[in-house]
Amino acid sequence: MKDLVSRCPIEEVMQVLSGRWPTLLIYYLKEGTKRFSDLRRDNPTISHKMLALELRKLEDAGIVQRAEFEGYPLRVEYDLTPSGHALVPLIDALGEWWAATDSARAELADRSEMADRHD
Amino acid sequence: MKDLVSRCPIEEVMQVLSGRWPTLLIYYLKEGTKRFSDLRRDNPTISHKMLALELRKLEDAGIVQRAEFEGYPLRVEYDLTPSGHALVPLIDALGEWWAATDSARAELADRSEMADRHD
DNA sequence: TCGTGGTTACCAAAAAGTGCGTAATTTACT
DNA sequence: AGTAAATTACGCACTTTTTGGTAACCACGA
Repeated sequence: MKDLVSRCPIEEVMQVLSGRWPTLLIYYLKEGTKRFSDLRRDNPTISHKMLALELRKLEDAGIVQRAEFEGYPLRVEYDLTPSGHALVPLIDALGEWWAATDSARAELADRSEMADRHD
Repeated sequence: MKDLVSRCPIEEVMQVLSGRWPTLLIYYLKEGTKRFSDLRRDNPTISHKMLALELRKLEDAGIVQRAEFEGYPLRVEYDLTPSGHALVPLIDALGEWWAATDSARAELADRSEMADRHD
């Protein structure tokens, strides 16, 4: 982790959760133990490199646990930590908030469409 | 808004809230009506371009309201919408979660320091 | 030779910073 | 009186920085 030093805890969480992947990965991991290749199958559009990077980030943030097993080919399993599990409902709440405010956004869009029209 | 078309509401919220500024701006706007220059003073490190861009994004997302007043120099006021206000406690919860999991991260850091040490 | 979980180097694309221009009115200076 | 400068909230073009993708390499065993 680089410099996760900011005064505000919110800045710090957002530093971890920002981007396409963190919440998605948390979502797939919520289903249970996953391996690297499982997660790639779950989300085919993430690159090999990004998956490794994002998993590290989540691990450093204490959201994901990594378990390495001896043997070849090497087997590695990923799981949410207890903190990670506690985070899930909070992310859910954001999703629900977004869904609930859908109608408000629809109105906004309608208004701007009307404003755009000049025939 | 470009293509905020994804199957999952969580992906969509994160698209709006990702990055340094959205949550910060929401935080300052929570204090009440702010003007462009107020927000720049609140957060001196944001560039005027980014501030304008981010405010638009939040406006399109229905989180922020923009009110333009005639006259020169032009005056513009920004406020949270009702949806925006509803979002605040959810963001707070993330911050609290992060603060609460601080000790867990501290332990992780300790362990990795021990692992790094090879004297 | 393939599969596993990475890391690294290289490159293209996207994000973000800088500085200039703009509007009409007030204030400040000469 | 006449002129210059400042004010506010941006938009635009240009440059720099940061991200993210691709592909190659590694280890070993079946």
